[in-house]
Amino acid sequence: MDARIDVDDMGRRTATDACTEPCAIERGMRIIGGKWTGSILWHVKDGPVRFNDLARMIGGASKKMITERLRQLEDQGLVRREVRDTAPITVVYEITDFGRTALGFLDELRQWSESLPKRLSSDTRQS
Amino acid sequence: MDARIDVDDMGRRTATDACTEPCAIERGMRIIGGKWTGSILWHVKDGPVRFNDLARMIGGASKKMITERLRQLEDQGLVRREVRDTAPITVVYEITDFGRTALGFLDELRQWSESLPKRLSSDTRQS
DNA sequence: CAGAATCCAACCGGATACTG
DNA sequence: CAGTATCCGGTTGGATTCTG
Repeated sequence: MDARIDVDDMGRRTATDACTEPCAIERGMRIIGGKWTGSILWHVKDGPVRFNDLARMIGGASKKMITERLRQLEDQGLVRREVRDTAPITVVYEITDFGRTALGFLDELRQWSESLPKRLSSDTRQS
Repeated sequence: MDARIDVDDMGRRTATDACTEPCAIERGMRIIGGKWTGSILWHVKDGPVRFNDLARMIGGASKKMITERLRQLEDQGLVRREVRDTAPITVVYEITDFGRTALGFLDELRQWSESLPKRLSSDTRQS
């Protein structure tokens, strides 16, 4: 638990102590919630994918972003990078076993997202 | 499906078509993946919470952020705002039924996040 | 092919002060 | 209490160009 939570006599929940650190949800989001991060992990889950193909799959993200996020995912051990000595060289990315532990969450998110009216996704205005 | 994916004779997956729109995972993240958004939704899931209590629970987020994110969640129908005519007035926030549909993957995220070595969460450098 | 480097405008978000 | 308003430095991330 992050904070001590009480319920007052009106049935409201009150905090008598604050989270000193971001809670688990927030910490998780910082890892997997970055722009494009989830998508990238998702698209390397079924086998090795080459850099440019990945970039095309993600479509909308610049190569700069793809690279940045991939490095992060690599540093965190969620994705593995492999250079193949062809000509010209090819580089493939693949999810690690550790990365797979995040797929449950991502798949639930995907399902949830697909069940949504498209309106919510792109544009939030309603007035 | 967002793109047509093929598998070449080397076993690599290639994209012959690009996502024109962000894929479902990305769209979902845009809704629930914003800074503090997940945390906020999570903390209003068990009943009405007053604004300042919420701010204390989230600890680390400024009131400005809390307000902004709450408005977004409201606009999207994930959270309901209720003004109570006390003196001084109190305002409580509570998750909606629609908001509850997001709790499944948020809980998975939480579990995943809690299973992580703390090192990953805060700091990613390793050299 | 798979990036790295550079530039830079736009946005984000914390701090602070103020309000009904 | 529950915000709003303003300031403003830092980060983000797209566009573009270059490289081995």
